[in-house]
Amino acid sequence: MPTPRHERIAEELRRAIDREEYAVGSRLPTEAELAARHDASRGTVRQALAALTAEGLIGSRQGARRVVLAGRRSQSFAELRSFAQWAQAMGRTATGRVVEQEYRPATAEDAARLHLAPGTPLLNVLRLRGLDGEPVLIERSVYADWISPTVASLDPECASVTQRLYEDTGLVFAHGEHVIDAVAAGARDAALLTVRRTSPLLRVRRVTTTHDGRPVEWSDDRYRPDAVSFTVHNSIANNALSRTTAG
Amino acid sequence: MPTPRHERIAEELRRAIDREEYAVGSRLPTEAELAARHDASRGTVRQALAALTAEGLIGSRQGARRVVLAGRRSQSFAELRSFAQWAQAMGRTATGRVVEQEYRPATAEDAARLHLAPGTPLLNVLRLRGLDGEPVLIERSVYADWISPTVASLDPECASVTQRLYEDTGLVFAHGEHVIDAVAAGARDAALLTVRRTSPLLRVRRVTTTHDGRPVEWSDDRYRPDAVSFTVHNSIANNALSRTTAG
DNA sequence: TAGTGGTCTAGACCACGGT
DNA sequence: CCGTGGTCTAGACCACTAG
Repeated sequence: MPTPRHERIAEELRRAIDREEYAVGSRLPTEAELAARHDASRGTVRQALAALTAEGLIGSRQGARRVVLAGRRSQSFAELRSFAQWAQAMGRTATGRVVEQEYRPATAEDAARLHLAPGTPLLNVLRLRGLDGEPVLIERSVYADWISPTVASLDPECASVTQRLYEDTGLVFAHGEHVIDAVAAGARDAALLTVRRTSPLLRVRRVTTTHDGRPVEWSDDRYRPDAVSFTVHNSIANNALSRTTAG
Repeated sequence: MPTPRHERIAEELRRAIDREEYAVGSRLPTEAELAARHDASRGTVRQALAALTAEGLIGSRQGARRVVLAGRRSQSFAELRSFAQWAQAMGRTATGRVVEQEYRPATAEDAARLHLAPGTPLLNVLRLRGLDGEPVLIERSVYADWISPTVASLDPECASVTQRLYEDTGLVFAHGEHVIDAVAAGARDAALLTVRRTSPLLRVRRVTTTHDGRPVEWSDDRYRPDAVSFTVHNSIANNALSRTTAG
């Protein structure tokens, strides 16, 4: 069987919302009606609706019809994880190159984030990435020791490391944790991103793990805030975002 | 009936994960075992596990046992929406005051975000908020016309506007959309937050709506990035975060 | 191959919202 | 009050993982 029933129902609803067949602020059909229309049980329909709720597209309350909250489609995880795929989905062209690549002993921070012993030699990669030729992102990535050799052997011009690693080794980047804040551009950041020194940059420090939670890599990504921002939807019943105090 | 069964099961699991009864990287009991242990059906257990998955605490794949991904509890939506409640949950004291408050005609941006006609008089409020006396956040909020008078009548020292509005009018802040980027501190930002001018600030522009998607307020919030950051968990099957190009 | 999660059904009752 | 979503059950079959 190709796609599960609930996924096809969800996709059908997303498209209907996209083409404003259900406008923002309007009410969706009832679960019973959707079930009848798709010849599925109510449970299956609810699974589809739960997905749209998690994406922030619709909202619900007991007793009242579901309501359309937003019209824009959100991105797939694959697009979020891979700069190249994301750019393509936005209709832009991803450019980029490896600026620097070398093995360094794991710092205390590396060790903590990747669950490794300090001093373990790890591959550090500095990449500059751009959209349509305009530099927008500096990525400073550190790879776990068990994957470092594979990454080191990749073509420096490789557009999507994520995809290459999956094709070559079956490795899946399954989960991510992103910590978002802001920093001033240092001298090197400024030169690479063609902004003034001390310009504000949007920083995302992220750790990517396999299905079982084993860390694969972590990265300090700095975006030009005039080119890229992040969006989070949430609801009373659904919050993926949290706010943290420093230290 | 006080709390639903699935919610109690989820809360029990969260606590067990918190006290490391199930350590990060370890496997959870099977659905069948959890069902037997809580005398519930498998469907109910799956509902509880879906909540933890959405929170980024656990991960799952067909065929394999569920795995613990993170140990920290995430925040409740109430804590995310209200600065005061959030501070309290973190064990800090929220301070704050209204710096400026006046009616202004809706700008084009106000009109677009709140779905109102340009020129409508709207309450604009500038608040400075702090943790333990240290200023960390500047909030520039604009309230929809139908709620502006109520907000204007509140005590300027009111700790939680969200909570007051609920108590006084039954208004629920049910959904939010947050767009996150970075900006340089202007002269006024710098003075209020006691940082240097051009310091990087973490900016969150958010729109809050009622259950049916009607916008209540929107706000430009600027955080000192050394004091506050944002965290997002996501997975292949679950992404609340999206990346957007400016313009 | 056995264990486990993913999908799906066909019902039931309850709690809440709007008319 | 009726319509609707929220909760819950008991079972079935399939797809995938792991030993």
